Formats: sequence, structure tokens, C-alpha cells
Amino acid sequence: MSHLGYGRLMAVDPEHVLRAAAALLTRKSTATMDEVAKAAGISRATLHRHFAGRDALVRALEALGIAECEAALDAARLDEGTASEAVRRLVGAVEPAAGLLAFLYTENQLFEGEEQNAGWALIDDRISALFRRGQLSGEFRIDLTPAWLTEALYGLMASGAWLVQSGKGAPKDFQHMIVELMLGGALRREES
Amino acid sequence: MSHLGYGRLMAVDPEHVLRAAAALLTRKSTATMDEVAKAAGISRATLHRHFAGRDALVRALEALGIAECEAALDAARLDEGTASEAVRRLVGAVEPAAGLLAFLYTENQLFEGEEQNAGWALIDDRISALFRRGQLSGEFRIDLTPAWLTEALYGLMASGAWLVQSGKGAPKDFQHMIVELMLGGALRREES
DNA sequence: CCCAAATGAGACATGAATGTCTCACTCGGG
DNA sequence: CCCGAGTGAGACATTCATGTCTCATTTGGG
Repeated sequence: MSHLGYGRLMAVDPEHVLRAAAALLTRKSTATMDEVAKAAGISRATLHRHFAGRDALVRALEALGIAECEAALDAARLDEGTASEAVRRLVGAVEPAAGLLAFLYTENQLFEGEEQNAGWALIDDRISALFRRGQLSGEFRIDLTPAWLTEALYGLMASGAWLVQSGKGAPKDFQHMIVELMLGGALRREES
Repeated sequence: MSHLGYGRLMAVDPEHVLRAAAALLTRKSTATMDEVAKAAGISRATLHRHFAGRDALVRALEALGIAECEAALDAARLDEGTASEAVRRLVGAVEPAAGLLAFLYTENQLFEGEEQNAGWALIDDRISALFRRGQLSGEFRIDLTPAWLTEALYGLMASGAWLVQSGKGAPKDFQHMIVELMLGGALRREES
């Protein structure tokens, strides 16, 4: 059995391991370290050499999710154009990481302790600021708090990821269905 | 004697146990049977006498959640009035069970196996039918599928429950913030 | 009063997952 | 060619939740 090395020696790519772990844990959040190792195509021993334990693995996944969120936030350029356009760009940029984020979102183990990763608060702030900007510009309604709009966006993205993963929705509709419901709601409009 | 009388002794109320378990597991989904027992104010032995094991407990919680959902669906009278009004009534009726449902929603253990409870499918159908009715009456937009609207409603209710539980939102706003975002979206409207 | 039902407390075994370790093998570079 | 880093396989001990059991106690009914 040989692994396709990609330049150096046959060292395991931690990134690839995390991707595989995320893909598996998103489907089966109770997967054991052994299952994770098999999913990543490595042995349990090697998995342990890279991540001290299950907790460390989940923490690494959390860090990866935060990093991808921040990358998406940067790529979406939330300060440019209308807030609506920014929301649309954000959802589109987040889509590749939606599965991982949906897993982390349901992993409330991460939020029950005292030491939850401060990265989430920063992300919350940036998204809240976007909604607040939309409210100040008169674009968004003001009877819904930025905190709620942010939380709701998380929920809709998780639901969207779940819908796609279960096969009840097409991946290509991910951005559209989330953005349209988030901004426009379910009611039919006559105007525009 | 020897008949199944239940007013006899200081028998534990299984309903109360389930409520306590739901309240705890919503906050800490990894709570042990011992913690659940303590939260319910009974011993682990008694907890085990009523629910064969952790799996049975979660199944019972699932059955309770399904029952409460169906009760809410009945109480909301989805066939009466406009679809919007029905959605509003539904969210209001579901609110007391929102915490439990949020827990079940994130307990993807329930949906990964082959034998997921058929009760969810029935609930999905009833809610989907409501959105479809709204679309046929011209009340709801038709570019979002009933399946997505249903899933989105779940996600928003879970997010709403989480927001309230974390203290970042008031319980009294639960119905309003969910219904308004679900139906009207975040965009500000000039009309009405 | 006496008994049966139900509970609480705790001991005990079991099983699964985890964490640690050793050893042999395979590359790749010097 | 040889050496070492990195890996796979597996043995091993440990931890912890779980499941089962016993026994004392409480409670309420007959």
C-alpha cells in the first residue's frame, strides 16, 4: 500500500486529515478515532501523532472552521456595496465550508465550557456589524436585532448544508435559497 | 392487588424525568445517565428502571418531541386562515417545546441509521403541505421549495431557541423574530 | 400494624474508546 | 549504499459510562 506523496516524503498532510475528519464527523458525530483514521486513510497511531486526542482533533477542526470563516469574511468584502450584496457574497464564500461549520454548529460541546474559542466572537461581531450597517443605511428592517439576524444566518446555513447533504436540495441552490429566504422571506412580493 | 394501578406509591413521573433530561441535554448533550438522574432528582437506578438505557432515553425524548410537535400542529390549525397566520400560530404553539426540539435537531445520531422514527416524516409532510398551500394561494413565493422552507423553519426555530437560551434574546420575542424573518426576511419594506 | 411496591445507595462486572507503547517496514535523502 | 524519519500494525493498560445486581429504607395501602 503506497500513498501518493506530493513532493516531500510520505508525511501525512494534517490539512487532509482534518478535511476527512470533518467530512466523516459531519455525517456521524460519534465516530471513533479509529473510524476517523480510516476515513483519512491513515492508522490510528499516526492520527494520534498529529492530534493528541479526540479533544485536540475537535479543537483543530474548530480552528479550521474559524479560519475558513474568517477567510470567507475577508473574501466577501463586507464593507463594499450594499449590505444585501455583501450577504450574498458571504454565503457564497462560506459554502465550501458549510459542511464543517454545520458540524461545529451542532457540536455544542464547544460552547458549554468557560473557554470557548474567542474566534467565534470575532466572527459574530463582523457579521453583526454587517447587519447593523444594513440597518443604518435603511436597507434592513430595524425590528430584528443584529444578534438575531446573525444567529438566524447561522441556522439557515446549517439547514441548507443539511438539506444538500440529505439529497433533498441541489448544491447549486445553496446560495440562492439561503440568501433569498434570509433577505426576502417566504412572502411573495408584487414589487420589483 | 397486582393490578397496574399508578396512584399507589411515590412513583416517579416519567414525564417529569423526560422534561428534566431534555432541559439538561439541551445544554450539555454529552451528559451521562448519572447527571441526567441528578437533574431529574432521582437516582441512577430508578432512572434505569424507567428507561432501559441511554438509547431508550433518547428515543423516549424523540417520541416526546414528536408528540409535542404533532400537538402543536393540531393546535395551530394549519388549514384555517392564511398560510402566514398558520405559520405564526405554529411557531407560537411550538415555542414551549423549542428547547427539546433544538436538542433533537442537533442529535443527528437519530437520523444516521436506517430506522429513523417515521413520525418526523409525517411532521415534515404537514409543514410542507402548509407552505405548498401558501404557494398555491399566491401568498408565498414559488422559487423556494416547500422542503427548503420546512427545513429553514426548523433551523430558525433551533437558532431562536439557542438565542433565547444563551440570553442574547428575550423569550417573548421568540415567535416574532422567527415568524418575521421566515415570512418577511431581513429587507426593509416601504409598503403597509 | 404489616406488607408490598418503589426508591436510593452503592458494589460489581462489562465493554468501548482512549492513550501509550513497541516493533517492523518503507521510503527518501545523503 | 546506508541511515533515519515517518508510518502501520498491534499489544497493552487505563479510564469511564453503562448495565446489572443486592440490600436497606421509605411510603402508602389493606
